[in-house]
Amino acid sequence: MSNLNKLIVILGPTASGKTELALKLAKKFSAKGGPFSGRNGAEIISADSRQIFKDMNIGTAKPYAKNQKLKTKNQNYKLKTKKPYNLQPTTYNLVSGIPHYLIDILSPDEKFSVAEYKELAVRIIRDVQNRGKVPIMVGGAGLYISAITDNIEIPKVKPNPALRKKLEKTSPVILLKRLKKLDPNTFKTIDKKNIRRIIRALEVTISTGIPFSAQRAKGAPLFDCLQIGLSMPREKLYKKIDVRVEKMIKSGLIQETKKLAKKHSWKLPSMSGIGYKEIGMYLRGEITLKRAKELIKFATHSYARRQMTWFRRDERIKWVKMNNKSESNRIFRICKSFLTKSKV
RNA sequence: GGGCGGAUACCGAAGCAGUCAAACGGGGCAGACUGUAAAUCUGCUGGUUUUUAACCUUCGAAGGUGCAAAUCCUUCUCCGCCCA
Repeated sequence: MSNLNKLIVILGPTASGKTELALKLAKKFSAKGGPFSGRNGAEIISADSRQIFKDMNIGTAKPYAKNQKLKTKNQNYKLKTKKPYNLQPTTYNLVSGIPHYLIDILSPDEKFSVAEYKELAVRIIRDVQNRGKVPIMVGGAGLYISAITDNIEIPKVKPNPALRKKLEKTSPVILLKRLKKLDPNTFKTIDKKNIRRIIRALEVTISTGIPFSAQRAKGAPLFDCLQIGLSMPREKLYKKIDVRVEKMIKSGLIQETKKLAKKHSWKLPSMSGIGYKEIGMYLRGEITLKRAKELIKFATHSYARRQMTWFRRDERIKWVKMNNKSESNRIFRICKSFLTKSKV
């Protein structure tokens, strides 16, 4: 029992059906005469590093491809950060009317990070809770979810592009030597071949004077979380992924990518996402469309595997096998009993 | 019917007598992950065991040469191209 406010988290590998399930749950919570006295409805907070971006709809499998802003008046977040985030909830489903947050808040040429995600998500979750509604976090970005469920305290050192550029030009051997001297603890555990990580560790250590290893901490829990993981036999998941890729192409991924490419550089992190990257190669004439589709499928399989590796180590996750459509009822019951446990 | 070329592990592909259980790539499997995370990075991928090592079974099939063959010879099967 916890005296913290409750948060439901729906997670799982890509294409496991998170979006659809979350919407179903939210609708049930929002149904009139619902089982929750004092609560009235649920709202969805996305934990997806790519759906964050506007104009990337088909490739990121956003809830629905047709944007439709939900008209609400009570959302008025004023962030201390300088970036003009649009935190208005979005709904892609006219019928459901369930607000979705942290989708479409940035233009693809803007940078984003876990630290920012955490700040925004916590703020929104608290707001949803304060209004007496059930927050449902949905997504597959393990680090983003962990930032909330584990209250990861990310070193407050902003990316320093100039320093990074300089370090990128330095030989890895020298980088490692420097790290060994400045932060022997990180040196011991860090992946010696992952230059990107080494550079970040150095960036934090150099700019604060405090070793990176001394700055990675987990704070006290922020919420009482119920994490539900959607699982599926590997083969079946891969088939679903493959079918979805074909669907994306048919519903206009190529056109969407073309439009993005006109406005944005391929070097942007947002443009490195699965689907866009491969269609980019096709548009530049480097590979055939057939090959591009194949590459997207393989990359997505691999991504799903990485997600599973991440999630597997978290023993708090309650795994539900997504074998048939009645699962949503079962999950709803699990959520219900979690929510009706009163606070201590 | 005749002449070439090819058949290598899940797939593609190197190797063309010894240092070959066989490079490399893809796939697959496993793992890491604290401000780029759909990113970035690592390991394994014929079998068994006492797993930084040993043994067994593999390079279309069957025979052969040789101390030794995926590598050379013979026949056969299949595939591709060319001539009839």
